[in-house]
Amino acid sequence: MRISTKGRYALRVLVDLAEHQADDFVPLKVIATRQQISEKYLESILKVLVRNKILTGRRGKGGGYRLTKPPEQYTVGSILRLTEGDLAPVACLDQGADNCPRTANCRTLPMWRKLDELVNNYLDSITIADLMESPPAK
Amino acid sequence: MRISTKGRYALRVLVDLAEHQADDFVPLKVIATRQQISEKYLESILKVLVRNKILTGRRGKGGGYRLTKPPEQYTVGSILRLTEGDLAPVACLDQGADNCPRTANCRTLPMWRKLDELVNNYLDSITIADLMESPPAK
DNA sequence: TAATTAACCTACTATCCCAATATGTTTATA
DNA sequence: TATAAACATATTGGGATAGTAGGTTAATTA
Repeated sequence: MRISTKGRYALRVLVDLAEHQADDFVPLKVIATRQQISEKYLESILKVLVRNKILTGRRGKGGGYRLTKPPEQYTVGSILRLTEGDLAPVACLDQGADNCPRTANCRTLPMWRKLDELVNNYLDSITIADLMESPPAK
Repeated sequence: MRISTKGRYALRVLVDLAEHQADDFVPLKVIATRQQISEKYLESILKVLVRNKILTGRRGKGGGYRLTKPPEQYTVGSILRLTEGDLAPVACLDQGADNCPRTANCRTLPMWRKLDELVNNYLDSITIADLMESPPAK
């Protein structure tokens, strides 16, 4: 991490869908307009979410997207790890990172690990339902 | 943030200099060799640290770099904010970010703010002296 | 069954940032 | 005065981000 538009948009879409669960399937066009996000770009993001069973897509007239689970069952962390690939604060901690020869006596690595843990724990403690309840800042 | 080599290298150099305080001025070449970092690239990083009075540079034969303060007076956070420019987890929180019109009722902004606070507080709680004492991971 | 709607799929592009390199200039010491 | 070393400026290659563009498949509904 740093969280890019991909992750930020994904979260906003999930909150949007959660707030419109009554509408059954919501078309991409509607979400994009409501959230002011480019349709085509959003499409590429939702594709990932569908592939990972976060959303279901229904084709054809009357189709659109829908959550597969209730909002409180999605953690922010799990969504971001999907769209961002990795939340590690340094390259050294990326999955499949070639562990450098200095790992054994690196003075800073323990700190990065703790930071990584801190961030992930925080983001895993928040659900989409929490974001819905989040009071608008004044 | 995500922390790039710039910030990671800067921290490693400061720890290195802290561990060799007795040597007075340490030439770039020596640090670069010891830390296995490209000389020229490291130079550009140290320039920032000198400009911000983190280090003093002395020119000419017998010159090099030296800490301006004892190691326990540098927080990791302050160093990273210098070299990385900003530690904000999302662009929305960057300094001088054009605050988007949805700020007022953005469902996710409060979360990003808390995350930002969490990260900065953690990194500000660690000093270069702490990193020196950090036991090598086995 | 034909028109329409909307998801799905593949490929391409402009821009920015990271990480580094290259070349030179100034300053101090021995 | 030769040498060592910081300081300065410009350029480059690569990869990721943030999108565009155009076409294909599937489900409604008139």
